[in-house]
Amino acid sequence: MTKPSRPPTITEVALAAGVDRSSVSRAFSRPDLLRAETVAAIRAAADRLGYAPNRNARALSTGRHGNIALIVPDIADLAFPPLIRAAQLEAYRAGLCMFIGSSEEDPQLEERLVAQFSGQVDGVLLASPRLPAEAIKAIAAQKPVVLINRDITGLSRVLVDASAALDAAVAHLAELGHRRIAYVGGPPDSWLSKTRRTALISAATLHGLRLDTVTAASGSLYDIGWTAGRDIARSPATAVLSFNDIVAQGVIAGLAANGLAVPQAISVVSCEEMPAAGASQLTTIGSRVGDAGKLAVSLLIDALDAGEPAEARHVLDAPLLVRGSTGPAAAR
Amino acid sequence: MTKPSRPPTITEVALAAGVDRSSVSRAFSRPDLLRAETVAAIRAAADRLGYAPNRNARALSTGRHGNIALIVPDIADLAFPPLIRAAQLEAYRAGLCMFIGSSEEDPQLEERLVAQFSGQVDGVLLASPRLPAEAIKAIAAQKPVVLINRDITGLSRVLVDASAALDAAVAHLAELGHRRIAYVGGPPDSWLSKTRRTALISAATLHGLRLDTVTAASGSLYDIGWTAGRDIARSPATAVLSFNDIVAQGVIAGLAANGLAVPQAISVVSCEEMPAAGASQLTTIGSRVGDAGKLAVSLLIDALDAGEPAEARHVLDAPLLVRGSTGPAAAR
DNA sequence: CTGTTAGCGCATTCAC
DNA sequence: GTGAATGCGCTAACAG
Repeated sequence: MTKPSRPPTITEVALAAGVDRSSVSRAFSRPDLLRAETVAAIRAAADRLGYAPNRNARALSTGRHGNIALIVPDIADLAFPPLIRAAQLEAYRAGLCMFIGSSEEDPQLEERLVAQFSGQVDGVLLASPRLPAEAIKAIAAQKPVVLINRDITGLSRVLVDASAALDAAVAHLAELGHRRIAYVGGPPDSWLSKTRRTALISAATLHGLRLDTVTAASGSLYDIGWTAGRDIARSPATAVLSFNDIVAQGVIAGLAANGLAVPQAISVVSCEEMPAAGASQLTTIGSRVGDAGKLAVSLLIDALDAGEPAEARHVLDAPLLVRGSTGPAAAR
Repeated sequence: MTKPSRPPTITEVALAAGVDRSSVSRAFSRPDLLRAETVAAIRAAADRLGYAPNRNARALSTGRHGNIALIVPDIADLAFPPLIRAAQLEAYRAGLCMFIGSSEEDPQLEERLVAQFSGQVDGVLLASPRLPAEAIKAIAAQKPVVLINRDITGLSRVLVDASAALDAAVAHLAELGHRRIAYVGGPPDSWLSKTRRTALISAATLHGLRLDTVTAASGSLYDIGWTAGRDIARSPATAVLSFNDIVAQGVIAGLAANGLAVPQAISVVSCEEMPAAGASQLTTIGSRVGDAGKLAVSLLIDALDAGEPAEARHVLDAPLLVRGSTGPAAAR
């Protein structure tokens, strides 16, 4: 068993290759400044010794760390893992390492995480941040920040807009003959849920449908859905729009328990949060979280290259994905 | 708008407090070496200037980074976010920052991620690593490693053992009068799925039940479940054990589509992967991923403090959680 | 093109 | 107890 020997430094490589330390440095950071043969020789020596540049020392000298941070409100929320995954891949492509922080929906923790990371990252990605705008601007004044699903003027942000898709969903239901639909929201105080409801109301008005909002019981998302499903089964609604996939599963179960099959007796439209898991039978509104994550990272990288954080408001339109959970309105 | 002014350094604090730079350093790293008043004065000056020690410079000097890395095979897999969350919280408590890597199930990427991180972390957490044992041992020779759900002799590892719970599940079904049960596995080549099947076979034998393995169709986990559910509905089985929650949802839907309600007509036991999402009605085998993540971090921290990676094999027994999806065997 | 010099911010010997 | 000096590993002018 070899001892945990400290990794080789630039000095040892220089010695082995018979050049100066600075040449070794250049061979890795600016090889274009060296003769190709020199670079090759140095690289060979480095490989032989198992040398890799010490990112820390490099950061100390350049001020650039090659790291970024991504902070989400709750990593266990279904929406974020796909976002993180996509962001990760994009960061990896650029050779960046990514810190992840989960703020537990707590603004204070969020701020602490930023502080904890900030000494070792070049930029920060904030997904659905809970921090007040002022605090976020203060952070952005220190180093490049890209916001995801938070709209603050003056900052770089990427937003997923579901309003068009919600409108399309309502139109789709209207075409199928539905006249009365129900909306099952998520957690009572969810900004996202309220936003969707507002968009739905105008869409429903536009298409001449009646919209009932089913106020959520407490409990898990699944339970909220189940209870709502039961109530809806006893109502005149012939279609349901639900906050997310978990809620939708609950709704469907609640409907089934009361004798209503989807889509024969009643239609269900969900808001997708599990792209990979494959609640693949549901007509749903795509969330594009992956696209959002990827775009956010590339914007951050651009900002790092440019030196200046570029204000920009990128809007991603969510798509309506018509699948198997919607059908013609049934008589009730 | 203030310019993105570079954060204050130890030197400026020293100047402001009228002491030497080394005293400022000590005030933050070894305050016990200073007079209390001196520390207070320095701290005050530091606060006033908004000073915080530069973790990078500190790392360069001490060799300790205050960072750890956690690598998972696929962050979008339902099992990992709760694990990450728990690990995160534990790391945060110790003031550690956490890098996250998602290897996309690719051993090569996994190795690259480790290499990419290794210069700036004190230790590494590998969850269900896909790397060969030799490669992992090589990593562990460089710096402390803790394995999650991978059993390699000589290393520190935490394993969740579901065999007792699977046995309890079979016993539970036997008590309810079930005599013939079906197992719906996950992806065909899943090690986890095979392991569970093996454990189930012996449990079924022990309790005198007959076990049918439903070979999975291709497609998403949900679809696998749905197809299996349909097939099971036409079989004599009165209970189903499914690979995970997504599969279980599919199974239930597939059963329902063929006229079988859960738990009245048929019972379903799942293997939990969504602790938070609340497939809360399902009788399930808890995964304890959160506990595993938390424990793994604390083991890693111990190893860092001790200086030496401690070999240890920690086994967490998964619990059987009896909820609403199992009931007395119905006549078929 | 390549060697020389200095310094990034901090911890840590030594003296005092 | 506190100040002075040295080095962590690397990059970045500046020469040559």
